[in-house]
Amino acid sequence: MASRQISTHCGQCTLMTTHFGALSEEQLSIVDENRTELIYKKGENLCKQGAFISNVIFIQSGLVKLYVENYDSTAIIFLKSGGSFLGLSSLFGNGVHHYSAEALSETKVCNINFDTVKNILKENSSFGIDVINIINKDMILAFDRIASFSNKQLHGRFAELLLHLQEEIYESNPFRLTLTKTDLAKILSTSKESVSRLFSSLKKDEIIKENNHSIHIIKLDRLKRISETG
Amino acid sequence: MASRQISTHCGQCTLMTTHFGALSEEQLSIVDENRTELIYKKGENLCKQGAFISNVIFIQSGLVKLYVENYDSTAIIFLKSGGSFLGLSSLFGNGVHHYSAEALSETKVCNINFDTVKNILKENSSFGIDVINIINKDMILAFDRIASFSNKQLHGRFAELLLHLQEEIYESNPFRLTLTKTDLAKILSTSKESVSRLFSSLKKDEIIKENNHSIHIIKLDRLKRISETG
DNA sequence: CGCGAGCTTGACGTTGTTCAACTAGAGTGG
DNA sequence: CCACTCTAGTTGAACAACGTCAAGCTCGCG
Repeated sequence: MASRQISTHCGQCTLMTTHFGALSEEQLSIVDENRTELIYKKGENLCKQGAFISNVIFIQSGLVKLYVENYDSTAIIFLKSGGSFLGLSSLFGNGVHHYSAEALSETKVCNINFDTVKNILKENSSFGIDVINIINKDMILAFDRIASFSNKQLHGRFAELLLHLQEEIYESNPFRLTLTKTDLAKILSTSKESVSRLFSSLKKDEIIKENNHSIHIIKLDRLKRISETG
Repeated sequence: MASRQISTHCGQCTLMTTHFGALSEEQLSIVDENRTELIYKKGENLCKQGAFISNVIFIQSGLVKLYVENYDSTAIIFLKSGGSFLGLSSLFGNGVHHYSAEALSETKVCNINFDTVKNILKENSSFGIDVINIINKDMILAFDRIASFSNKQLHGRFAELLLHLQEEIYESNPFRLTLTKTDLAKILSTSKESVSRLFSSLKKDEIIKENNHSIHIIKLDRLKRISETG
């Protein structure tokens, strides 16, 4: 399992103060006393759908897939990288996680005690607004995903995913792909064979280049057009 | 456009007190003074994606489709009936609606002034928790939709939709379908022809009966199995 | 060296879309 | 009252998109 270690105080953590600007010095200290830092290795589970929640998970760095399971199939809902939270959307329901999360690369997180977060929410209404903001951003992402499934076919969704990886996840071009193509297949909910063919097709048209696991988007405008027109 | 009328006080409205239990008498009065009641006819727009938000919309009765538009295509995200809110998920972003909503049947709503809701949120942290709860329920629905698109094919999604209509929307069996089959097609993001064939297939197997616009689910267990196995 | 995981490619089958023709009912205007 | 039109729905046939199966490939690792 993940190994434990503690570093700086929450007050010094810019990720923390950016998202939770409403917290007072005192509340930041309370959070600081009720958290642990963990490092998950690739493949390890951060949380499990159906399990009781004991922590709000704040991802400091790394990459995580968030997925729901039913029966024998799974669907990847989001990828989450540094600066994201897990568990906020299960804050006040039946107290169980509504999704599972697994590290796709080495991932450093900060686990904040669930009751601590709840208590501060009851005291500090501005903090509630922060939380509403964070949840709403996820909601908009979810809406986009539904729209994407509805309106676009595979080529469009694949182009969209490549752009998302380049812009939001890896934030560089070329970027080194840490996900397997089977992972990409699950995000697009298609087969690994189709992903393979999609890559081949884009390489043939010289829209992207790929060597080793590094992907270079050459014709960004064409990829964007494919993404938009579906 | 919709005609205006005002009825009872918010404090007497059980729908209101159920969802916003955290509001004080005084705050209920403030809400009451800053709202209007409206009736939308079938086909009228309750809100429009990209427009500035001026109201949180509370649906008292009726049926609404909530959809996102991009380029020339639209995707229905949810159906919403009495007791639902529109606009909460756009509370603190860029101040514009992230979706459009259109009445599918005559719909009575209560428009609550946006700034009023925001102000109460800043004062009353328990109200923030109420709002988080409502948003999170939508989030879970959105996750289910994504999972459904990922894991199920058309027969499964259609069965799921019929069950949803029977259980959550119309709450009776048989039920009178107020949506057109073209509407159903857009929810499932398929063609009207496919919906027609899906109906024919279920009628042939005597899983449902249909006359006029009334639909009777006869073999509920078989429909559920189709829904689950996809 | 051999093994297995991840990947690629071709052949084929299934699912669902598109196009076209047709039917039924509702509204409209002469 | 009938003819006309418009929308919703149905059905068949051809077609495209995508999944599944099978075979072979590459690369890292013991």
